Amino acid sequence: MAKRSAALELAILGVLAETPQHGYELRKRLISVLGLFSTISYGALYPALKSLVERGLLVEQDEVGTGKYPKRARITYALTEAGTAHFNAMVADSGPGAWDDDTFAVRMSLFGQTDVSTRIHILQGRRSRVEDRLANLQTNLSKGRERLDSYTLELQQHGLDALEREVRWLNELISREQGAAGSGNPQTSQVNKK
Amino acid sequence: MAKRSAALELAILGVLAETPQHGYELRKRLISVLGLFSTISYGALYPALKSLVERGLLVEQDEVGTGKYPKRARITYALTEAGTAHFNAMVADSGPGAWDDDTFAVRMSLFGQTDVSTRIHILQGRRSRVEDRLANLQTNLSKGRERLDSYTLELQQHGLDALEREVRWLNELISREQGAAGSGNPQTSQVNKK
DNA sequence: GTTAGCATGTAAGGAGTTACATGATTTT
DNA sequence: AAAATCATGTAACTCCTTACATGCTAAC
Repeated sequence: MAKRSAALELAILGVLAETPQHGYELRKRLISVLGLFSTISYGALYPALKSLVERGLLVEQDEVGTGKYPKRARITYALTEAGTAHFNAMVADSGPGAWDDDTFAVRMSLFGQTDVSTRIHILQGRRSRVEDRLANLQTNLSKGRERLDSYTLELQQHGLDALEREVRWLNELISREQGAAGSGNPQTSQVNKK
Repeated sequence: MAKRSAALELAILGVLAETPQHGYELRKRLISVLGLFSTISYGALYPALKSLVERGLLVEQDEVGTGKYPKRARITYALTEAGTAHFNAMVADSGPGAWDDDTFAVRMSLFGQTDVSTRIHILQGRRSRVEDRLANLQTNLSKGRERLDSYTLELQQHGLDALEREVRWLNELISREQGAAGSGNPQTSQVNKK
């Protein structure tokens, strides 16, 4: 029922699915591996972990006596079975918010834990979303061509270019995946490859 | 003391500085002219307007008997003197958050109400911000080249390309402004123009 | 020893979204 | 008449950010 929360939870589960970790390190990985959340405050991370534990998706493992640092107050988090199931469900999900910038980025950076058909599904879903935005912007732009001042125009044109480039990028990725798999259904895109 | 609030308030003041309007229409203009806020809910807009009125930056003018629709419950908002002053201060501001995506976009779309030096200032500030992000990403990427899987790499590379393009775009805009004005200080950029 | 980084958490406060609530006006 | 859209607002809820509070460990 949240917005970024969905992306954040997915990211947490995804990283922990690879390696159980404690909060402090988890945060660093989220920042570097996913690179997306420029800053994830502890005020967001710990409550999120807590919530995941309460829902039975994670378990806390107090790290006692790990060699050199016997009494360090570390809490290692690991996925439960339910957590793994939930993670898989979230990755494959197509619900609202599934193609948002953040959520898509998280899902793509977790592609390593996914199969080809899921990857293609996500890439195509994202492409639809971007194409929608593109269409909106174009409509908007052609409608108000004259009424908008040059700076607004310039700004929106730049946004438009970025979207077109993303579609082309997604097309390439999709082709690559389809090449790796058997043959999928042919692509339908509104943007030409140059 | 807010984040988006800063961008939203700036946008509201900027649009009202051109033409006083009532909430409903204001929202539509914010969406189409600025194009940035895909959705601005009334639950965000009206409280924001209320706050601006309370702070003496806007005045409400009950629209009575405007020809055909005598009793329509419209409230037209217009800037006060203090509001105009505040708007000008915000546009020229360099405080934290001044170069964020949203805030920058709002400021640029309001360039029509600005003088050349302010425009250059804003464009350069934005460029610095983008270059910082670029540097971070590059560091991050060279550090973890091997540890990151190919998808994460691909994703970050795409983000990097987008940032580089934005810097080039900003360089062009800055040159254009400097050409229009007298001669400004020469540019220093980390990204070559290819 | 003292600074810097590791490590976990809470509390206050702000901002925004969704859903709800109401009513006028215009179009079909 | 019914449906769409204009028009304004509120309440509950969720989430995040900032700042604070605590202590251990490593390095200089």
